[in-house]
Amino acid sequence: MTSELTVEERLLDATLEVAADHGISRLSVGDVAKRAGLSRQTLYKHFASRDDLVSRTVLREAGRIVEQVIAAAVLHDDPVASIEAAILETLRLVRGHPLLDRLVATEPEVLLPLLIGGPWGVLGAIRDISKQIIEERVPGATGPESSSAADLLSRMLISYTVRSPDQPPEEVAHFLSTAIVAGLTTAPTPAHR
Amino acid sequence: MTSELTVEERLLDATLEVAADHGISRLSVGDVAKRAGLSRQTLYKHFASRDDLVSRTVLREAGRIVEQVIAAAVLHDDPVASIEAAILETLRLVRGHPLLDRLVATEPEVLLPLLIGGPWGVLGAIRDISKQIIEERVPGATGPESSSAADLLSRMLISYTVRSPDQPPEEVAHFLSTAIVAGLTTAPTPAHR
DNA sequence: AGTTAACAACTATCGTAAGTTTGTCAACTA
DNA sequence: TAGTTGACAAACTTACGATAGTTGTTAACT
Repeated sequence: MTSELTVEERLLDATLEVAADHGISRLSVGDVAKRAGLSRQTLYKHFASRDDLVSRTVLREAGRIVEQVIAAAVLHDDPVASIEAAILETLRLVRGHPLLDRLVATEPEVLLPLLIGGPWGVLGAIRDISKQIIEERVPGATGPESSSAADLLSRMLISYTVRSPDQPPEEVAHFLSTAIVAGLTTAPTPAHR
Repeated sequence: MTSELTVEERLLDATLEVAADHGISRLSVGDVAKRAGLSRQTLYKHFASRDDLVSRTVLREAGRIVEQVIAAAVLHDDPVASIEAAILETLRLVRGHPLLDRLVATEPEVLLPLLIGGPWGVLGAIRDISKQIIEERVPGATGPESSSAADLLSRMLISYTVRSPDQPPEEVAHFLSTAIVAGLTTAPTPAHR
């Protein structure tokens, strides 16, 4: 009877553990395979390269967080309450995250590209999902405005990830969600120029 | 007749030039003194250490930007227009900034601590000034709420500095200023728990 | 679908020597 | 007083060759 996890999941789990222990720049493919109880060559059947392994691990981790954030958001009907819950959940999940903490503290030069790097980076992914949540939850939020709102929300979440808020999370989450919703319902898109 | 600049100003100017050319980690105190046309020992009469020299250069540069941003903000009476102008001016000044561009591209591990490092970092400084601007310009903005708004504004400005917006600056500035002002006038501070 | 073995190319680490840079002296000059 | 040069130990960086480890690939095997 095989384990209940797929091989890829086991490898991604192992990558996460090794990265949290030794950092990303010191992570070796051999270490990851060993920790997963698989051979190096099996790993290369599933991942194109070391970089592929690392970025898919980071994206899966971001995806896991996003799933839980969405789960927290859909508990509420009121737009402000919903977005507020999403922000609070993000702050909760990110505080004390082993990989994230290590990267912020010791490998910012690795973290920054992963976060802000083009459309494949975490910022791009979170922005897309933020836009979805916003358009679902806030009545009347349309294209360009919900894009601006999603950009605002995703940048703030990344910012809190890199430097946690000084004020209590509840205050932060409440103000930000209020501002986003109020911005959406107020902003008379100016046909600027 | 001596130059019109003080010795400290000349040294800070020289530091900025050397940093833009060679980066901060490769910056030597000797190079800076040479470029300023002064001796290394004179430099040590004015700055306690290499770190002191660098962080005071960065803070002066941030201060210069802030000055121009405030000048742009005070041209408007309307709160939204005022904050919008401040954001636009920041985006304009930051685009193509020689030192900033170099740090984002090649020395993020040096830049991050300078930006987010405690109260003496750029984020802390910008937040204080944002709070001032907001309390001056937005009628009825009080303590905790204007703190939240200032935190939001300063984090977004830093975020745009590290990764410039994908949408047109006008759109970004308008939405953000609207959201901040709307958040301030809407948010019924909830006596949370 | 997984395994081990072997391989060239590349990258990292180590030790050590040589060279810079830092931060602090003291003595000197306009 | 505000600047200069020269000297100095401690710390840090660079260069370099030897060594070891890692990557990505291919091949034969269960």
